[in-house]
Amino acid sequence: MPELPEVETVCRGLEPLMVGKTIKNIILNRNRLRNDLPPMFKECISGQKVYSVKRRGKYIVVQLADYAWIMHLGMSGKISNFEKSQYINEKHDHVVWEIDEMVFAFNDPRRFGDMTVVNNYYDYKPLKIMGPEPFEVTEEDFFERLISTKRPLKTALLDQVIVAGLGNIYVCEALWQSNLSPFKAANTILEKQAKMLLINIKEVLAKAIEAGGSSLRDYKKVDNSKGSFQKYFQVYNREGQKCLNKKCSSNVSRENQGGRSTYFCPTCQKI
DNA sequence: AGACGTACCTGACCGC
DNA sequence: TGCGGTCAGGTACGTC
Repeated sequence: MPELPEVETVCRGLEPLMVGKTIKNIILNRNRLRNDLPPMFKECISGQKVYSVKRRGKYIVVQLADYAWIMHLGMSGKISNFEKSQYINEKHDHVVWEIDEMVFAFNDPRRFGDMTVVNNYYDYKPLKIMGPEPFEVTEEDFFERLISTKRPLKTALLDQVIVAGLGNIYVCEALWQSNLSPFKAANTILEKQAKMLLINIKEVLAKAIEAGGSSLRDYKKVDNSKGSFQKYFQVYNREGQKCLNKKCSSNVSRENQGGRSTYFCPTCQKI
């Protein structure tokens, strides 16, 4: 799922429901997702007051009084909120917690998600090595980061160490918007192209956040409603359909890149 | 350094 | 209806 806009939407949904409250109870229906949960996971979280719910890249960081509770939604994760009387345990509800009369369920069919608890969130390796947020990185830094690698632009942008939060959908969208080939070596990008690319990345992410993210299969918001940005895809999932650039008569192509589908217009996005 | 394959999982969909 | 193949918003390995 869940790229930056979806994770941001989840955090915004959780924040008003969790901040300032105390986690009453946490139930583990299994003791591992992608990785094992740490041994004292349950004890660390239950009874803790929530200070903040924030996003970093595609991670959700719940700051508790004594610990940081870190979650990743993987490919198919979602978090849903219920009134206690309405909650029915569903298949793949792996971790469930209660606050007042509310129940929150972390549901993840594929179990590519992750959850852990640490003393300090900034000591958690994936966050420690993560690149800057797209909304915070400067044009100069973004350009420097891109020209530091010979990998294709698509691969470089998916690398969370180069820049945080981008995934397959929004990279395809931003590259199309920028008339840049996903196969172009990142170190050959011009400064003005990098500048435009960053502007387009921020624009596509901002619009997606405004739409509550993209709901394809599993992803839903905390209130169980769907995001709507999938209606505005320009290239993603549009193989064989007309390129939406009005001056272009080509169709959208799909090619495999690093084991993932890359959607692009072969005419508008030449190397 | 980086390309590439593999692994972790379930479920939806398609063609036969 | 069933079966096998393919694909899916991600990340972390190992090997060459």
